Amino acid sequence: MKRIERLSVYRRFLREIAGQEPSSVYSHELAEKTGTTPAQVRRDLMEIGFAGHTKKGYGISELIAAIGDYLDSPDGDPVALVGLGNLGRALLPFFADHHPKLKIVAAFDSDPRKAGRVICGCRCYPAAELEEVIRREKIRVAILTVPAAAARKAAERLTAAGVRGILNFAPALIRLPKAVTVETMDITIALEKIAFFARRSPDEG
Amino acid sequence: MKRIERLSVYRRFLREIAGQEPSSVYSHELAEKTGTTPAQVRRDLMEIGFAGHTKKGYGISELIAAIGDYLDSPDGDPVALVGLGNLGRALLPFFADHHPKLKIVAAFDSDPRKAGRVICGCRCYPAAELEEVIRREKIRVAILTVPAAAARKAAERLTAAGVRGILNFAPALIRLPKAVTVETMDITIALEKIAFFARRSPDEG
DNA sequence: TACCATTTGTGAAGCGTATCACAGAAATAT
DNA sequence: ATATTTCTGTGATACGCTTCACAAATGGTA
Repeated sequence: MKRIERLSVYRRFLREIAGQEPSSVYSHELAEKTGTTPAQVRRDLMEIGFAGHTKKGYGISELIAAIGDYLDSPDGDPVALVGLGNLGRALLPFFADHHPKLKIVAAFDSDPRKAGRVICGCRCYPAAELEEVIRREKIRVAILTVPAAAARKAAERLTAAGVRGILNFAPALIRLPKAVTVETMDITIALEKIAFFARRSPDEG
Repeated sequence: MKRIERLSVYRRFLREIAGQEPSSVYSHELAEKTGTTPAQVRRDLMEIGFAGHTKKGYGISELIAAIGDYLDSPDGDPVALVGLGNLGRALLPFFADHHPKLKIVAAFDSDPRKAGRVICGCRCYPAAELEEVIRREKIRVAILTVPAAAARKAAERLTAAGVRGILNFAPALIRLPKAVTVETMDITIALEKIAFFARRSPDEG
């Protein structure tokens, strides 16, 4: 659902302005800064049951808390990273500290030489220990950065071990029970789409 | 438009099976292998003006060609990569050879020590030469992998130099004239969304 | 006090996309 | 030759999300 993404975006902006004066924002300000419309903002906040004040807008710190209550697991979610190629290693620093609720607690790679190392504070395990570690750490969210040919099998192993959400960077279709959320970020397809629209765009003067 | 993405996915699968027998596919096969429905496939192919044959399906090589005619620039699109941090360097190998039509021909970084190097066959330039190189190479598509704080300015410079499509990896809102296509791949927001749905998913037995 | 300006909350309408469902066409079986 | 099956092409329908538009609320102003 798109609403979830917008709520994340709202929160990111709200955190930037938290602590400043004034202590509240109008729907039109939030919309302007996050690339949507005032009506959309009001509808989204209505949907999560957060009420504003006529003529004063929405309390910033309260709204940050409300979005957190809605989106986040109270204790945060441990995340696994599967595949320590170029892309996988590039993603580790993103979550090394930044995010308060999502933390990569385990990385896996089929190359046993990578096992035992600690990268960006994250312990690396051999692929064989995937199920054991996922279960032990109660990991339910994973990032998949393995080659396309290995993606399906890795996704199935993750699911069997208890993972319920996968962010997949491999250009491969992953079919899993619908109880598992799979979001594929396919860079090639995104670029092809962008090139398509860019080609149709009028030239500058 | 979602149709463009699906066409890319269709083509990827068709290329895998090209050359094998039989030389045509049914809409239900294509749907099955690409995660959509037969009616959707037929509608998409109808929309690009590609006709199949009753009881025989769609000719594979002809369909690959038709999707190419629809999606691709005839001579391919040169692509720029802006920002040679961890993520930027990880993306270079993706397009180093793989893709027949999209080729990263120039990379930029604000760190002048990276200039002059050639990574994965791609020449690196200092950020100061961005406009000049974009114009010279007639680049209209760019990948943005700079820090969030630098994303807006970089996007504006790219647009002013003639770029019409940007794949943005920075967690920042980029507001540009609507003639410019911007697709943001925000890893943090994708993960928050996945974690949200994972949390609501039923536990396994 | 009465009025005006502004902002929220939300039912209703609008829009774009996906799905349904069936006519038409072609291969196969009888 | 005729019936049957199975596939495409597409008008019509359904669905989900977004936007509209306005009542209700509230602070400011005369």
